[in-house]
Amino acid sequence: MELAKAYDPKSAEESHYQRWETKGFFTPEINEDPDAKTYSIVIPPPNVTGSLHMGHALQHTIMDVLIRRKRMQGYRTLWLPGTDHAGISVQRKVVEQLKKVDHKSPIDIGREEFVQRAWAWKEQYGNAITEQMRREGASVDWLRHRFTMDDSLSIAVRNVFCTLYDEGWIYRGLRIVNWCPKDKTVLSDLEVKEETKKDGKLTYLKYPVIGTDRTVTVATTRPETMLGDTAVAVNPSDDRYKDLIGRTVALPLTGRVIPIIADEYVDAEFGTGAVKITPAHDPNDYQIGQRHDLEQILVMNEDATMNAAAGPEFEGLDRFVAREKVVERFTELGLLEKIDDYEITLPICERCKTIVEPILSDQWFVKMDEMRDLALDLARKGVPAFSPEVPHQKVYTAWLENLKDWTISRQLWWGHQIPAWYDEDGNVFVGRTEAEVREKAGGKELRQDQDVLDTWFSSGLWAFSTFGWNGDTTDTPDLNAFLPTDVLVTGRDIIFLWVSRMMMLTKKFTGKTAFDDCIVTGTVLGKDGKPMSKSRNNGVDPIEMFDKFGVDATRIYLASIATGADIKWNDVGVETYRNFANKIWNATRFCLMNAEGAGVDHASLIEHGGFSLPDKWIISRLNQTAIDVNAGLEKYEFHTSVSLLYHFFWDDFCDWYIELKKDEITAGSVEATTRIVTILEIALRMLHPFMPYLTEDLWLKLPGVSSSLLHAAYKNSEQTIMLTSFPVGDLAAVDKAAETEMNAVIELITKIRNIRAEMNISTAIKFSVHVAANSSFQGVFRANEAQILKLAKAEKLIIADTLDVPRASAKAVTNDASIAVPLEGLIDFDVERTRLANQIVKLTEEKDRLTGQLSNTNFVDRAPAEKVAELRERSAELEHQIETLNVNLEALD
RNA sequence: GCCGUCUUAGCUCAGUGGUAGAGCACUCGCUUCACACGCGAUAGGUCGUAAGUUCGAAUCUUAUAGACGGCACCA
Repeated sequence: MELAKAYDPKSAEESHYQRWETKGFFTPEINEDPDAKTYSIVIPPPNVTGSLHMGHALQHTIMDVLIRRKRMQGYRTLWLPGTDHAGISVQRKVVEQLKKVDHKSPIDIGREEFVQRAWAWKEQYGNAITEQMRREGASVDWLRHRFTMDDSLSIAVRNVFCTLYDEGWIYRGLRIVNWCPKDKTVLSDLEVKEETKKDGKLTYLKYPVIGTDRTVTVATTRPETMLGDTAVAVNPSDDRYKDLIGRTVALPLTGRVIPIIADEYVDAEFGTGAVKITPAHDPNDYQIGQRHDLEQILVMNEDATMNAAAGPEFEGLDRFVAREKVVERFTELGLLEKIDDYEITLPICERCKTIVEPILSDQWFVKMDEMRDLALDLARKGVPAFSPEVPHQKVYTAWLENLKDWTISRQLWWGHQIPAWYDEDGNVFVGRTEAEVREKAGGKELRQDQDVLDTWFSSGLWAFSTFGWNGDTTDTPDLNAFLPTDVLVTGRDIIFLWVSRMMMLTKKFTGKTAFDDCIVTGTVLGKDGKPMSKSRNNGVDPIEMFDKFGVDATRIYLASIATGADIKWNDVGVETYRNFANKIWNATRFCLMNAEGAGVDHASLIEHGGFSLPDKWIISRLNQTAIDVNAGLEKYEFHTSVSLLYHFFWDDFCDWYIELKKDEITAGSVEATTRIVTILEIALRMLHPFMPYLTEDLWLKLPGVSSSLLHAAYKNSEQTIMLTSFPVGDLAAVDKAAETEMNAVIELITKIRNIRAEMNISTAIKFSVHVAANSSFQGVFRANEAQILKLAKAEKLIIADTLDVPRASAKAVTNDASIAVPLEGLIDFDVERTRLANQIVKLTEEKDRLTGQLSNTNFVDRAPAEKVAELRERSAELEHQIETLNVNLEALD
């Protein structure tokens, strides 16, 4: 069989995925072993509004590597895919579409039609990301695809809500919440980010104190909120204001009279020491208001314009316009003391960047006391175990310890409508269905709560709702088989939003842990070192990378990033692995060009006494690599495994083994070719989780692949590398002696090549090489004479106890041998002197360091004896080499 | 304000107590019968700075500078 000269990723990508999927290779049911252990991962469901970005590609790669390896190890594996309904994001898309296409607003068409349109939008656009996942090669079980608003998952949401309500863990209440005036919904604390504004202002307003000629000055960054002030607070021990406590002020612009109160919250050192209190627009003021029984005056509408309570002069004005107007009016009244420049941090909406307004609002909350303890008890037992452990284990635990209640209602139409109904008197009835609630309400007229639940409420159930738990049904085969899931792979940004809530809710409703381990991936940054974003225009599209370098190259590059580390994107990294793919393609191509009569045969790797040194060495390297690759993956250190595979394939297999065996193979040795394709077959399996397309493509082309190569759990399946067993590596097959001997050969060849390069001798000129070594290495070199001559491009190898060469020779030393190449007429003595002198300098530096260390009695006394012996041996070796080089140098004169 | 992470070759990154590594770029040489997405050979770093612990520190401790992140506060 003759392969194309270069690997074409696209043709491999196009031919294999569909076959894998239609043959059912991704489903756990493919496993025929009734006693197989299970291994499961649920995907962090991407938003239906999303398209694939590098973060997904990274996480999906990690998950696929884990799943593919476990599948090859005979586990009954499930990687469950799905999507998230993404409340606000979809709502916004549909609103935009409605405006653009129909010039209508949601109110125009009403809730029912709006929701219908949202579903239509989801059907039309919501599958973009799943198609992209197929391209990625993700071995997810599409038959178990879930959407957070599927029927069963929605029933789960209602049941969880009702149970938590019945148990008093969910409550409705009037609180200061984060309000986004653009999205017109409340946000949880986690959805509010902050933005530092350097040109902020601190405005000092004077309020006249009634019954005196004094004023009290308060400072504020939001002057418009003074329209809702219901008190001025000072610290009770502040001498400046002691006599004012209990008096009242005439609140300008409102005609209202408000008290001056004393509260420990006020810091006398800050600002003027007097604070305006607006209980309806500030969380701290709200607290003070509660303590002093103050009126709460809401002065804004839901779009952050001022409402009637702000007074006719301000009603209808945007908050920022009102702010200017308040300042203007205070100036006119002579009550503006000053405006200072002040750096402030503003709360902004995570999605739309609008400045969030803290306002008093009636919302639904989850009480976090018991919920937190569920997660905290696990966290203290190290569940989930984060990778990397630092800093996540600590940060996660600390966050749980300081948890506040979770605002779960959202003023949206797209999502899970809250299963609560109100009668005309405002009494609340919570129930799983309207019928159930009607019964409770005794036939009163009811209206369902118009709000929906935070998207994270339903994603919090993802670890078990996806396996069929919905509250009505609480026992399913999948639930028993796959929960707890083995590992969750996700980004830092949703550890609190999602990871913590899955831990809590899964424990609460199933009694099980959601997952044992949690791999936290780093951030893939743009080429400018900043997070990728549309506004920065520094994004890199994974699909473009797939087209340019191939899916496999992109995957293994992503897997080569240290777990949890951020990385600046660079195409060169992917290109490196594109080249790697091509290298493997061509190595296979070479084997297949000479495969007449040969085929994969695992018996060919069992030593019967006929192995040459390169054979013993490559088998040793193969097994050691397998052991180390597995160890790396067990520790979730994907990058070390990638590096091991890269160097095994490129250095050991291609640069040395193929070159050493080339003569035998091209001469048509069936034995040699059988052995090399067998080694290749095993190595491809190790690589398969990282580079599924390339390895499948090549594996299927290898001669002699048969069902006997499939893992026992899949023995009735069709041929595919993805159902063979993942190599474990055999410590008994690791041959230290062979590695030492092979290293001596490699070093010898390298030194001879070095002489040729540095003496600038054309490869057309074949020279003789004299080698002096001890008898054991003499044997090694003799046994591999043909290979040494070929790779060093020499024509004769003279091996002896000592070197006996003319003065016009270039010389070198290795750990195990002295080398001389007679170069009569070709040698430049100055160059040779420099060469030798440089080598002497280098070795002497090392020797001096060791001598220093070994003459330090503290070191000799305290360091492990083994270490000291090692250094002594090395020192003697160096001394010998330096001596030889010096003799060689002197001989030149 | 509190907590944390990072700083290693020109670039992008590995490396957690025992002689500094990779890929790319650079230099030199190869149309060598798998691969120029290649082959061979070099060169390149006092591991941000300073002090400390240790026989020994890129690695542990402390301080400090810079970059970044999280949390809190924000009258």
